[in-house]
Parts: sequence; C-alpha cells; structure tokens
Amino acid sequence: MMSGASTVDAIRRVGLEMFARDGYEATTMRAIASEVGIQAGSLYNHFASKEEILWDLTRGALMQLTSRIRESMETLAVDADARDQLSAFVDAHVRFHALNSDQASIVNRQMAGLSATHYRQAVSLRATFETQLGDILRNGDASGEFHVIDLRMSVIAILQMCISVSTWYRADGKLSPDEICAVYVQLSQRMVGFDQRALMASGPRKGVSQR
Amino acid sequence: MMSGASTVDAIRRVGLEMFARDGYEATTMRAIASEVGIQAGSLYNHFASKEEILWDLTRGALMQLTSRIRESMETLAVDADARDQLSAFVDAHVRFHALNSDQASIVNRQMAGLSATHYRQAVSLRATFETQLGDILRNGDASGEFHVIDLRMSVIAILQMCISVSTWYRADGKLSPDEICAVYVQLSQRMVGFDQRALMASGPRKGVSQR
DNA sequence: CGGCGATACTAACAAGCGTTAGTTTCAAAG
DNA sequence: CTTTGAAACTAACGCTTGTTAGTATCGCCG
Repeated sequence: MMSGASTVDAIRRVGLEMFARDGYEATTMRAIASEVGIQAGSLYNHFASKEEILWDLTRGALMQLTSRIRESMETLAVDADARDQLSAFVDAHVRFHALNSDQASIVNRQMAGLSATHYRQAVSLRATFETQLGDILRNGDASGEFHVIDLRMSVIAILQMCISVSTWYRADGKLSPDEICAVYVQLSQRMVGFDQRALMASGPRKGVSQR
Repeated sequence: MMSGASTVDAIRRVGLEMFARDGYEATTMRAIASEVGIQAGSLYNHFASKEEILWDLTRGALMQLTSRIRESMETLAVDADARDQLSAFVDAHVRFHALNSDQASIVNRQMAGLSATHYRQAVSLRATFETQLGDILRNGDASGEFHVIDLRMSVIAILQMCISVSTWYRADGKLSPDEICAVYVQLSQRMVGFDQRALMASGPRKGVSQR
C-alpha cells in the first residue's frame, strides 16, 4: 500500500513537471512512465486516462490556491478594511504563483487539454477568485478607500499581474517571495487608487530599485 | 502566382486561427490542409515543416507588434514627457492585443513548439519591449514624473497586464478598444506613481463603472 | 507549339500515440 | 499453505502523426 500511494504521488509529481515544462499534448504517457520508473501500461492502474492525470493536477492546483487564499483572508481581523483585504489577497496570490509555478502553468496554460466537462469545472473554480477580488474592490470603492477606474478591468489586470509572477520567479533568484509580495501589494494598491502618500512620506525615498 | 500567394496566405490565416484556438501540438497538418482546401502534402510546397509555419506566424506577430509600437511612439513630439511616452506605449500594446488576439496567443502561449534557435530569436525580439518600457520608466522616475517602486517588476507587471487583454476582449463585446485603452493607460500611470490628482479633479467622479 | 516551373495530387512510409488484454509477481490476510 | 488483490509486466491493437516520393495538371514564356 505504501508503494502504491507513492507511485500515484510519483505520477503526479512527474506529470506536473512535464505538463508544465513541455505542455500537455507534447508529453507522452511513455515519457511519464519512464520518468516514474514503470511501464506505460502500468499508469492505467492509477489513472483511467491521460486526461484524468491532467484533471487531477488541475483540480489539485486550483483547490490548493483556494485554500491559501482562504487561509490568508482568515488571518484578518473581522473589521479589516478594504486595503488589508486587498493586501492579503494579493499576497496569497503572488506567493502561490511564485512558489508553485508548475501548478500555475497548468492552470493558466494547459487547461485546453481538459474535456469539456472538466474544463467548465475548472473555469468555474477560477471565476471565484475574480468574484472575491471584485467584492473587495467594490467595497473599497463604496467606502471611499479606493478610487477604482473600472471594476472588471481592474480585477482582471490585478489577477493577471499576480499570475505573471510564475513566469519569471526563480527560487535561486535575488528576490525573496516576501520582497516580491511587498512590491505587488503596493502596485495593486496604486491600481485601485488607494492613496498611500502618507505612507510614502513616512519612509525615505530611495529612487528606482534597479533589480 | 496570384493563386500561389493566396494559398500561402490561406495557410497563414488557418494556421494562426488553429494554433491559437487548439494549440500547436494539437493542430495537425491534415487539419490545416483540410481547412485551406488542399491535401496535407501540398503544404510542403509552401512551408518546409510544421515548425516553419509556427515560426513564420510568431515572427510575423512580433514584427507587427514592433511596428505598431514604433508607429505609436513616432507620433509623439520630440519633447514628449515620460507620461506621454508611457501612454503611447500602453495604448499601442493594449490595442494590438485586443485586435490581434490570435497573434497574441501564439506569441504568449505557443512558443514552446519552436526549435531552440527560433525560440531564442523570439525571446530576444520580445525582450526589446521590456527594454523600451524600462527606459520610459527609468527616465520618468529620474525626472520626478514617476515614483517607480521597482523597475523590473513594474515593467513585467505592466506588460503582462496589457497582454492579458487578449484573453477576454471580444470585438462584439460592450467595450470599444478606445475605452479599454483609456482605462489601461490610467492603470499604468497609477502603477508608476504618476500623480494624476489634478486630472481627476478636473472631471466629475462617477463611482465604479460596473461594465 | 513545346517546355518549364509552380503547385496540386495520391499513396505511402516509419514512427509514435493512447490504450487494452492477458499474464506474472508478491506481500498481506485467512 | 492457500487465497486474494493490488500493481507491475509484456505485447500488441488501431490509429494518427509529420513527412516524402513520384506524378499529374495548368498557365505562362520563348
């Protein structure tokens, strides 16, 4: 049983890596099996089809992201203002996409390989993020904290900005996840028209960071 | 000659559409040929390989985008400030990605199908956009017009924000390219810390646009 | 008219694809 | 010791893939 569970996990691990790097269509069952250390036919002891592997990974990635965002939002005080909510949301989003770039790649680029049914489910899961962020922006605008230019476009622009971190972040790079999150939180605050002049005046300006 | 040129163009048109919609790997030479109205083997009278079609389309899309940006920048007065430069750049970028979503899809998602040589060339072409925008932001920050948080991350965030328009814009939607560009120009100005309070005070605030 | 180049066709190739059937292995349960 | 069931194996199926060779068609130039 232990070896069985670890084989499933090995398939998940290898599939995730290969789908993210080479794409779903360009990855073959034989290549996955070879990397796992078994024969191609043996994969079907664990997954019904190639598409099932992709769906398992897509679903897992989306639920993991959902959990991280929920956890991040739950740390907020009940009376947290819109700015804090936006910060928590953007921080969780950026952190996930930096530290889980393979999962991010699958959710953002390999979903075309899913069946129509699974595709719809994935899109629906992803839409909840847009709704969540949209609520934060709407509330912040209503309370006067934010000055949103256009709700829908702002939501998409912020989300896509966070997602794009997965395309360039490297664990061995010069920027830590904390530093990156801090910058993106500030960028998102600017995008929604949060006035942070008081904040900036409190600390010394140091010019453009060239890194 | 005339029919020959139009066949090449038909292959380009069909390949562009299919690569963008289904992905490079999932698109077969027979499917392209069928849509063009010829046999699969006849494609090789016009392109040496499947990868050559992808490269032709990738190269064409990148050069088209390059042209649009150059044209947009050339309309500026020689003494245009950084804000005008940023506006021209973002406007051209957003407009291209809205009106040419198929080309955008290929450049942003199908490049994995390219050979190593062609891939490097494409990445190199794309890097010029980052350099251009980076220069605008650096100059604007140096002159005090902008208050950039982090140069590299701001460049990537703005570019990715523009690119993402290609994933949701529809010609039959409710937003015109002009309206979208106007919003994204404002968003980019906020991201670089351009102070537009004077501008906003001049026009009436209307709350969040829900559309 | 005769030839020529461009472009289309047909037919096939070798390779690879996802998947399946049937069999073997082997550790745990009875 | 026997039974059982999970999980591996081998070997193949039917199909599709990108690509090529050889041939036919047809408008244009000399």
